[in-house]
Formats: sequence, C-alpha cells, structure tokens
Amino acid sequence: MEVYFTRQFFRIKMSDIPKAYEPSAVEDKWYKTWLESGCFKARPDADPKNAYSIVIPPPNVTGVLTMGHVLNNTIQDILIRRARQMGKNAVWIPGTDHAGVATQSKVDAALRKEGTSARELGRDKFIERAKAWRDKHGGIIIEQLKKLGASCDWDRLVHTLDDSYSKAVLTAFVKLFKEGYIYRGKRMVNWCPVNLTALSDEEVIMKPQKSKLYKMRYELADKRGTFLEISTTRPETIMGDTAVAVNPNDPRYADLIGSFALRPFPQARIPIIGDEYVDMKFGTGVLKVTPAHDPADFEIGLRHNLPVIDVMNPDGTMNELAGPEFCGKDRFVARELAVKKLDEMGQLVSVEDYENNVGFSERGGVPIEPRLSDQWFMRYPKIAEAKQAVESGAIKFWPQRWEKTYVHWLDNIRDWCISRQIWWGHRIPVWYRKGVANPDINNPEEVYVGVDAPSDPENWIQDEDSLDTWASSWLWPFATQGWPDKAEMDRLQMSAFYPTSDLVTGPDIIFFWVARMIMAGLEFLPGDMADRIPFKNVYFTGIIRDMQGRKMSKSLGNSPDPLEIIAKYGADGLRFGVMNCAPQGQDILFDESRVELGRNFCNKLWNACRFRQMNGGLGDNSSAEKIIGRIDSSKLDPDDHAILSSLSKCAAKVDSDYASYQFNSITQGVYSFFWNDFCGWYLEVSKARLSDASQKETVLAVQDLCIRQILLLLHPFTPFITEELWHLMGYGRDGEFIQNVNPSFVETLKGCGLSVDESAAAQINALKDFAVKARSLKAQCGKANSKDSKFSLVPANPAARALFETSSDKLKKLVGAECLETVDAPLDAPVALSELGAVYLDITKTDSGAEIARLEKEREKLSAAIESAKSRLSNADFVSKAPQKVIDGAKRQLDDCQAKLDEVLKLLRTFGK
RNA sequence: GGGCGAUUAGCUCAGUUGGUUAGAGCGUCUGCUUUACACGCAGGAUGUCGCAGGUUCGAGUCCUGCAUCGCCCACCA
Repeated sequence: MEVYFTRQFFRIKMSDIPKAYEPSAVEDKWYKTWLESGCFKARPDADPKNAYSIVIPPPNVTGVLTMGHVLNNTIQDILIRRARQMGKNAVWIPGTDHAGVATQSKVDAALRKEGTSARELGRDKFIERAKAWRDKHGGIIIEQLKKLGASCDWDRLVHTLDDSYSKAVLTAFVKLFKEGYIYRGKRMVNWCPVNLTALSDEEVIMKPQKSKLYKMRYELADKRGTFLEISTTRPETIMGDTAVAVNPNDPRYADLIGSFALRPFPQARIPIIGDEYVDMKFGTGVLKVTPAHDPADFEIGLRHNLPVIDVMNPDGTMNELAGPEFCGKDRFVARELAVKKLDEMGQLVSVEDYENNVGFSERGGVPIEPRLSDQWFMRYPKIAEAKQAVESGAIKFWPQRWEKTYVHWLDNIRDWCISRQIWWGHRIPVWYRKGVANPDINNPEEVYVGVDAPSDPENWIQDEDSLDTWASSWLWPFATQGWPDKAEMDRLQMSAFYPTSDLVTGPDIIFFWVARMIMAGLEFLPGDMADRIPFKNVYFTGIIRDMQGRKMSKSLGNSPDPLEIIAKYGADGLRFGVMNCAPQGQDILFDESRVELGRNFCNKLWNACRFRQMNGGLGDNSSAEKIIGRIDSSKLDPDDHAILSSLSKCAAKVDSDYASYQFNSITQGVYSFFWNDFCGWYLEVSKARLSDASQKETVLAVQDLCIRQILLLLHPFTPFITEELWHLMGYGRDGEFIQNVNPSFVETLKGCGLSVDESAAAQINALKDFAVKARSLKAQCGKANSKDSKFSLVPANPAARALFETSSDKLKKLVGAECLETVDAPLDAPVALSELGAVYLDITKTDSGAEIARLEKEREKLSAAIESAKSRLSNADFVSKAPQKVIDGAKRQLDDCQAKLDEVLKLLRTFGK
C-alpha cells in the first residue's frame, strides 16, 4: 500500500521526522486510507454471535459538532474500535435526524427575511424549500465526525426522512393505530405560540419565574355589594372564566355553592361550584375556573359540565371573545390591561411578588399556553415490559442510578401527544373522506389509515399534521437496519446486529429517546424479550460544561468549536483529553488545558518512538512472537522484568475497565504507565544498557514489545497517531491495520513462553528511591546540574549492595554521577536515607541546617507511621479480627519504618542531634 | 413537595467490594539547550477528605442527620 510509509521508507526518513508530532496530515491520510480499505465495514460472512453494533444518536442534520458530540461520539468510536480489535464483527450505524420543529423554525425565519412565509408558499413548496435548506446545511456534522475519527460505516448513513425510514415510521403508526394505541381527541395540550404547534410534555421546560399574584374580588350575583376574594397569576384569562370554585368542605364558602358570581369582564353570571381540587389553604381558598386555559381547570370543567371559552388565538394574542379592548393584544399586554381595568373597577385588592414555575417551550423559548385542540395521542405500548427489561438487567444502565429516573417516568407516564402542526416531518398517514363533516375515525368509509395513500386519492384529504420527530427516532435501532422490509433487513444483517450492543447518549434524552426506543423495540419486533430489546447496555455520558459549570451554549458563547481545537491540538489530543477527564456519568467542566494534556501525551508517544528509532534499526517487529523471539532471556535484567510486569498489570486493568465502562481509568492507567514507568524510568535506564552490545538487542526488543502494546491499548482512544506509529515502527505485518490486532498482552507473553519475574518490581522501586534521594540531595546542595558528582552508599543489606553494584551504570546516568561506590562507614558529608541504605554526596558540607531539617522531617514521618502500626498491632481486637494480610502489612510497615528510623536517628546523632 | 448527584491540594478532578504514611493533571516555586520529547527533565511547597454523630480492630470510602451547590420530576391557582 502506498498511502502510508513502508518500513523501508521509515528507515530512511524516521530520523528526519519532526520533533513535534504534527497531527493534521497524519489524520487526513489515515482517515482516507481506512475508508478506502473498508475498515469501518462489517464483515458479511462473520458469525452472528460475534457481532457488535452501535447506532449513533442521530444528530440534527443541519447541526454542527459540539463538545457534547465530541464526548459522545468518541466513546462510541472507542467501543467500536475496541470491538474490532477483539475480533468482533463490528458496525457503527450512522445517521441524522430531520429535527422537525427546529428545522422548520429556521426555514420559517429564512422565509420571513425574504418577505414571504410558509403559509404563502403552501405545503409542497415549503417542503421543497426545507429540503433545499437541509441539503445546503446538512451533512456538515457528518464531515466533522469524520475529522474526529468516527469510524462509522458511512455507506449505511440513514436520515429520518429517507423513503425507507419514512416507511418504517408510517408502518409503526398504522400498526399502533390498528391496535388502538393511537387516537385523536380534543385535549388540553402544551401549545407553543411561537412555533404554532402542540408539544409533548417532555418538550416543556419548567422555569421558576418572578411573577405577581393578583388578589381580586368578584361580586356575588345575587348579593350585590358582597365580594369573593380570588387570587390568580393570570388575570388575562378572566374573560375565559366560566365558574368560581371552592372546596365543598370549606365552611367559609360551602353555602355559596350553587349561587352565582359576576365575572368582571365581559360581565357575566358564572356559577359557584364545589370541587375538592380546590386547596382551602391556598390564598383565599377560592379559585377562578378557566377551562380553556388551564389543564386543572379543564378537568374541573369536565366534572361540572362548564362551557369552555377560548379567549386566545394560536399565536398568543387575545381573540374577539376577550372583548374589543383586548382583541388582538398579546397575552402579556392583555395581562397588564386586565389588571389596570380591575383596578379602575375597584376590584383589584392587592398585587404581590410571587415566584412560581412556568412551562416554557423548549424551542420557542416562550411560556407555553395550555390550549384545547384536536391532536393525535399515543398510549404507550409495552410499558410494563419496558420497566421489566431494565429492572431485570436485560438492559443495563451505566451508571445504574439512571434506572430510578427511568422507572419513575414509566410509572407516571401519560399519553404522548404525537401530532405537530408543522410541515417538516412525517405527515400523519390518515386520510378523511371529502365531504364528511365529522368523520368517524373508526369507520373505514370515512377515515383511511395506511402506509400508502388510498387508491382513490381524489376522494380523500390527508391530515395536515406531522409526527413529533421523536415519534420517528424512537424506531432508530431497527428502522436503520431495514425494518420492516425483509430483504433490506437481510441485506443489512439485522439478525446479527439487532439488538445492538451499546447505546451511548446523554441522560437528558432518557425519556425523549431511550425509554421510547425500548418500548418500540419491545412492541415491533418478534421473539423473546432478549431478542426485542433495542440494546443491551446504555452508557449515559455527563454533560460538558464550561469552567463556571454552565452548560455550553451558543448564546453564552462558551462553547468551543471542536474543529478549531482539532486544528490546534489534533483529533487524538482532543479525544484523549476529553476521555481523560470524563468519569462515568459525571458532568465535565471543560477547559482547553484538558486537550493540551492529550496533545502532550501524543507528542510524548511520538518522541518515544523517535528515540527508539534513533537507537538502532528495527528488527522484525511484525508480530509479538517475532519480537519476543529477539529477546535473549538470559540478558533480561530486573528492569525488563519490572516493565513487563507493570505493562501486564496495566493491560489487565484496561480489560477490566472496559468491562465496566471506566474510560477515564483507562487513559489514566495507560498515561501513568507510559509516561512514568516506560519513558520516565525504563527508557532512561535503557540508555546505559544500549551501549552494551550484548544487551542492546534484548533491550530494543523489550522496548519494541512495550511500544507495540501501548499502541494497541491506546488505539481506540487515539486512532490516528497509533495507526501511524504502528506502521512506522513496522508492527503492521503486510500493511495490516492496528484495528485488526488483538490487544491482549498477558496471553501473548504466556503464548511465547516469556516468563516475567514479578518480584523484580520491588528491586526497581528501591533503585528509583535511590535515584530520587540522590537527586534531591544534589538539588539541596546546589549541585542539581553537575554531572560529576560522587555518591557513596552504606548499603542497608547485602542484597542492596549487590543490586546497587550491578545497577551502577544505569544509576550514574540517572543521577548525574561520575562515581558511585559503596562504603562501610558513614562519611562526614550530606546524607539522605534511601531504601538501599544511607547515601552520601561526596562534597564538603556547606549547609548542615537544611540537612538536619530534612532528616527531622523524615524522622517525624517515620515516627508517625511507627506509632500508627504499633497502636494497631498492640490492639488485641485488631490482631484477632483483621485479615492476616493486613496484619502482615502492618508488621512489615513497622519493621521497615523502624529500620529507617534507626538510620535517621544515627545520622542525626552525627549532627549532635 | 419528591428524587438524584456533587462537596478531597490554589484550580479541575481520580480514589468501585472499608485496610500500610490520600493521588493525578494544571497552576505555582527552584534549577536545567542532560546524545527522544521545553508539548520536555530534575527537585520543592501545598490537604482538619463540607459539618456533626454512629457502626467497626480500622472510615475519604458504610449508616444517620445537617449545610451548601447543581440537575431531574411534580397541574396549588
């Protein structure tokens, strides 16, 4: 393959490659190559039992990438890439959503600018315009996802308004209608006066508002001069009052029930009724009843057969029923006017500041208006089973706590208003026979319901409404896989890929989408519950916020553009940085410094490979077996064993972290291993060993093995740089992609018969401790940068002496010493205590004060540890009840610290302390 | 009104079945062009783990109560 460097090319070029990793060319090159090589496609002939699938939460087709998308899609990409590495037949199904109300209102706005309107254009022309809008602004987000590295099978891209998807939506509607789950009725709905459509309860956002509570008085019709005091927050609906209600158990008013009050304007006699809904303790205990403008009042109206007087137009202005003074005025203007009028009439008692919750339209941004209108509703199917699916663990939530929210919603579920008075969406597949005044929905002569239009369309008129966008996206996991078309389902291997494996989404759409998808899957697919559920795991991400904890939003301008970040730091850096700071299900306060961490990490990785290359030509790196074959086990020293042991642990931790979806733990574990253990220690100690010809090949092979493994572990997180280095380092046999290589490490070692001495880590820790103490000593003596220091060690024991002596070359380089020696007696020189023994820096003492302070600090720490261990060990309960492991640990702590303390005290005595 | 989450270093956060002397990144201070990396290296400083009780041999971790912040649900006008 020509697209990437061959190994030969690499040999020539590697030393010329830049010191700093430059992501952009690498990323574009590999994305293109992956696409051309079909890396993101499922394998048609693979075992269905080995399948792994994800459906993308479809972004708004005209949207742009946000940090939320970055988090969400990076997680999905990690999962799908990991699945490929594990040899699964993996597919990530992408798609976009038509976003009904959101898109329609944008197109409306564009039309207004041109001085026209949707109404003026008519339905067909409007839809043409909306399609043009979608095609112009659509698809940007798909290109952006590609920049991020998302490895979706783009040939399977689905849009909710595609013909095949639309067919699925209509099929589902017709089926539910026939089963009686869908009905039409005149109900109180949430009405958005801006978008002129009904909304579902979920699209209403409750916001606390500083409003006013108006206390006013209504005169008794048959007892003029006597008044009832009533409180309201909405005096503009007085004109729609058709009763006054009191609680029948309220002694203050019970005798008034059955009499009449006078509505102030337009003046009218309205009955005083008794209804237990009225809270005696609230306000005066008297409620004005406006059935057309309040859901609770509507219910009261039904109970008492009250007339319904709607005094508003759909756009929130008052209509003629409100009277000539109010007609045409906006509801909020009308409110002020009504108050003024009440005051003039002497019927306003008081105005108080009042905080209450007001429902706002999610898209329109204005208070919704409860409005009585003809709408389509859905009684949800499979509610009980949907609950059971999650409670039984057939579907698992990560983190689990969202189960409670989910179950609570299902327990209190109410019918779903699925009709929208907009044109951009799936038009309701219901036709009414022309000329029938009040068509009976259950009479096929009068109402036709079907996926296809009636065969004699000239005799029918189709319902004007469209479906709620969520009433199409709730079918996503199977409507993207060809359902209900059998041939398409086969072509797309739905039997292998449904149920999907993992769903990754935000908890903000748990009701909108997740719960509904579960019900849809259970309702529309055949088989046992396990076959019908849409996914087996749901991972709920946190929400990305800014450093002040505010949600990212366009209006606040606090949402960074992921594309700019990618341009600056690389997609891998962004991915790594975001994943590193995203613990499971917790909100994230995002800052660019997170990405800097990721960028720096990639750069470190790059340079570790450069360093490896500079130290000698690559041997056969084409497989782990080949690399291990280059190792001469007799040349392995404790450092080799320690790094391989540490890498094994790191790899095992990665495995278990995947199993519990702990992505931040993976990045942290790999970061720490790679940066500290591998670069910080192993590569440094390698430097001395590389000049020893007898060790060099083994050391380089161990390096190659480690780097190979790190690349494999990192690949799902940072796909671009790992693919680049995979090939540059010659790991890809015959150009094989890293995504197809199994990342298990422990098995690899076992399979190759390389046994790792797990005890070596302790020796290495002692050497590290020596290095830290020696450097610290130098720094404190102002010799941090001298390369010709001389250190003398009084070894703590013979093993320490042996280790120190065999490691002398490495240590010299590490601590910047010209000479390291062991001595038997303390010197009169600056000293520190290391695990290997007392270490002396061979210079004339200049500042014993600092040294005494350091030793005294050490003494305090050790004494505290000793006290703690002693008190535990002298506690009979501890000794009898604690597990042996813990008791042994305490004993060891005591012995170790005691020995060190003895040394420290001895040293302090040489200072006369 | 109900439910959920958070509270650990100056900042942002890890710390998953309770177990040695509580960690990371960033920031900060000191010093470094050390034959990979200044997107780096070495060294240093910084914590009554929100508060109060309780369980336990042992609590950042479990229980109870409280406080503060945030989110979700809920038709008191």
